[in-house]
Amino acid sequence: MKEINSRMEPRKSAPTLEDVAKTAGVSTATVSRCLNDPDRVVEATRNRVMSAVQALQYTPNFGARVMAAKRTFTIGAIIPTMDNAIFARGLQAFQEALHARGYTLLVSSSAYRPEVEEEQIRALVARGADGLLLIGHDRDVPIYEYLAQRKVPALAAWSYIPDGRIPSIGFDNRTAMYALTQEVIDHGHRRIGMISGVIQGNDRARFRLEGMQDALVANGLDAAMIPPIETPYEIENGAAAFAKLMAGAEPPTAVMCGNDVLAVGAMIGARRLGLRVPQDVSITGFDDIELARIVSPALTTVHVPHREMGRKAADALVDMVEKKTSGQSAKLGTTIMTRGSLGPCPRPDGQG
Amino acid sequence: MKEINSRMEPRKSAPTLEDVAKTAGVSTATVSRCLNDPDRVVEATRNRVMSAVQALQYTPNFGARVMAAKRTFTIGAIIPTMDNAIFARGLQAFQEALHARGYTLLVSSSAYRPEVEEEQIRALVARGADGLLLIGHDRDVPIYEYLAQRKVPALAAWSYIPDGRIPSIGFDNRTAMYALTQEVIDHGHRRIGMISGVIQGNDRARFRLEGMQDALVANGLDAAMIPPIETPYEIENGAAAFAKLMAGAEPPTAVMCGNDVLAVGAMIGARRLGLRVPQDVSITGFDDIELARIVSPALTTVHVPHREMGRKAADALVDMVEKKTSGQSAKLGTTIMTRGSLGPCPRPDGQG
DNA sequence: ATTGAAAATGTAAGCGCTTACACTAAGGGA
DNA sequence: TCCCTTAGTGTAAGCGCTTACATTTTCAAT
Repeated sequence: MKEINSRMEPRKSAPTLEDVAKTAGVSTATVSRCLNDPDRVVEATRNRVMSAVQALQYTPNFGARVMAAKRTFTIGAIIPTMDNAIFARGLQAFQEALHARGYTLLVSSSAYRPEVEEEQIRALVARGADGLLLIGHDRDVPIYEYLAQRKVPALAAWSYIPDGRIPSIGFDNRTAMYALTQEVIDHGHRRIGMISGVIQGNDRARFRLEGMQDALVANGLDAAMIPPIETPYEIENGAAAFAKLMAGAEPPTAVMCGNDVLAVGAMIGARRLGLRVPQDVSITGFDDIELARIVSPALTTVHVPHREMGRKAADALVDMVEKKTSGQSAKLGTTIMTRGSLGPCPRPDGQG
Repeated sequence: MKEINSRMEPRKSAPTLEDVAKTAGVSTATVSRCLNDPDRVVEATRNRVMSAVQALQYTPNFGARVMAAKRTFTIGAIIPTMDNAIFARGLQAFQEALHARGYTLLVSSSAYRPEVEEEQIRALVARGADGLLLIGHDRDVPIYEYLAQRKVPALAAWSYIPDGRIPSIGFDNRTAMYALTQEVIDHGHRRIGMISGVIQGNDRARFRLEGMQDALVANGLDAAMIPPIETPYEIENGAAAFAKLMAGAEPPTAVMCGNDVLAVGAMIGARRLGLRVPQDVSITGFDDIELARIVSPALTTVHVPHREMGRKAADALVDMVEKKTSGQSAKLGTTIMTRGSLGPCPRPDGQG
C-alpha cells in the first residue's frame, strides 16, 4: 500500500537537489558540482546527473542557492532615468552580457536626485546585489565608504576618469565636448551659447560644460560672454532655455546643448521663434540618440558607443565580483557626427 | 587577553538576527516578529529590539529571508522593449508602487519576440519571482500552464480583456482605435490607410487594427480597400511604410498608425515626399508619448494613462501574491487627443 | 603487483531566517 | 479560588543549497 501510495502521490512541490541526487544515484555534492562546475565531475556521472535533472525538470531553488553561496548572482544598476534612450540602450547591452555570465540585473532609477540614488544604493545592497553599476562619479563620500565597508564592488559608467574612487568604463565627456566646440568654432562661430544639464551631482554635465568653456578659452574667446543655462534634461526645457538665450541683445549664433534631448528642444524653440537651423542659428547635441538623425535638419552631436560600454561594464563588474579584482577602468572613444544642424556662422564679420 | 581580543575584534561580517536578539535580550523569534509583524510584540519589547537594530545597523540577510519565508519579495516584469517611452513610464509607476509595498522589481525585455518572452518568464520564475507582470495576452498556452503549475501569479497590462487566462489591468485597444477611426471618418476621410505594428504575439496591435477595420465597416467602408501594412515599431519603418502606402494609384487621405512611433515615422515620410500634414494627408498615432506633442504639427492620438496603469497593476499583483486573491481586472479609460495632424479630407468629393 | 598522488565522490556542517509549537503569565468567569 | 483563555515570548526545526574536509577510486610509476 505504502509503495503504491508514494508512487501515485503527486509532486507536492518543486524537486530539490536531493531528489536529483537520489534518482541519479549520487550525492547532493556531486549534483551541485555538476551544475556549478561541471569539469570537476567525470563525464559518465555528469551525464547521469544531467538526465536526472532533465527528467525531474529540476530548477535550483534561488533562495537556498543565495544563502549557501553567499551571493545572489544579481547585479544592481542605478540610472538617472529610464526615459532617456541612451540609458535604455546601454542597459540593454549590459543586461545581455550579464545574462551570458549567469547574472540577473536589478534596475532602479534616481531621477537625477542624489539622495534618491543613495537610498537606492542602500536598498540594492540590502537586497544582496553582488555588484553595482552607477552612473558617473559625483556623489558624497559616505556612500563610497558604505560600499567599501560592505565590500560591494561598484563601477561607474558613462563617465571615464582615471582616478575615481571606483573604476569607470566610459568616455571622456570633457574632451569630447572640447572637440565638438572646436568644430563649432571652426565653422566661424564666436558667440556660442550653452544649454547644460543640471551640474549638481552630475559629472557628465559638468565635464561637458567645462570642456566647452575650455575650448572657448583656448580659442581666445570669453567663456563668460554668454552665461550657460542649466536645466533638467527635458525637451520642453531645451525649448525654453533656447528662447531665453536668444532673447538677449546679442544672441548666440550657435547653441550647444548638454545632450540631444535638450538640443531637440532647442530646435523646437528655434522653430517657434521662426529661426531657421542652421541658416539663422546652429544647434548641437550630445549622445547621438535615434532622434538626432530624425529631426530636420539632423543634429550635429557626439556619438557614444552605448552598447559597447554596457557590454564592457558588465564584464568588468562581473570580474570584480568573481575574481575579486579591483577593477579595470577603460576609456571608450567618441565620434563627432557633423550633420545639418551645424552650419557656418551667419554673420562672420560682425563679431570676434 | 582573550576578552580584550574579542572586544577589539572588528566586525567580521554583517550582524545577524541573533546578534540583535542578544543585545536586546530577547529571542530571535521576537526580533523577527518585530520586523515583520510589529503588532504581535508588546511595545516595550519592540522598542528595545528596535534600538538594538539601530545600534547594530542591522539589515536582514536577503537570502536567508527568501529561503525561510519561501518568498523573494520580488516581482518580475517582462516588457517588449525599454526603448518605447510608454513602457518606461508605466514601469516607473509600477516600481514606485511595488517599493511602497516592500517589493523589488526585476525587469527584462523580450524585443517583441514570443520565444524570448517565454525564456524570460522561466528565468524570472526560476529566480523566485513572487509574481509576474506581462504585457498583453497573446502567448502560447503551455506557458500559462507552466505559470499555473508553479503557482506564480501573473497579471497582464496594457490590454484589458474581461476573460483572459490571467487578469488584466489595461485599456480596451479595440474600442479606443474604433473611436479614433470614427473621428477620422468624421473629418471626411474615406480612403484610410493603416500602418500596424506586428500582429503576431501582440494583441494590442491586433485589437487596434481590428478596431480600425470595425469602424470602417460600421461606416459602410471597405476595410480591404487599402491593405494595412504590418511593421515593427520603429520610426524608420513608419516612414518606409508611409511611402509605400502613398505610392499606390489612389493613396489614402489619412494614415492611421499602430502607435506614435510609427506615426512620427509617417510624418517624416510625408516630409520626405513633400506632403504637408494635414493639408495633403492626415496622420494619427496611439499612446500619446511626449514626442506626439512635440512634432509639428502635433499628433492626433489616443492618450493612455500609463502611470495609473502601472500603479494599479502593482497593487493588484501584490494582492494576488499576498492575499492569494485570484486577481481583479480593471479597465482604464483612454482619451482621444485631437491635434494638428488630423485635418479635413483634402478631396471630399472625389471619393466615397 | 604495489604504492602514492591525484582525481572523483561522499559526508555533513552550516548559511540566517521564519514559524509551528511550546511555554509562561495575566486576566475573567464560574 | 481555580480553571481556562489569550497574549506575549521562547525553542528549535527546518528551508535547499554550497563547500570544507573525509573518503574512495583511478592510474601512472615503480
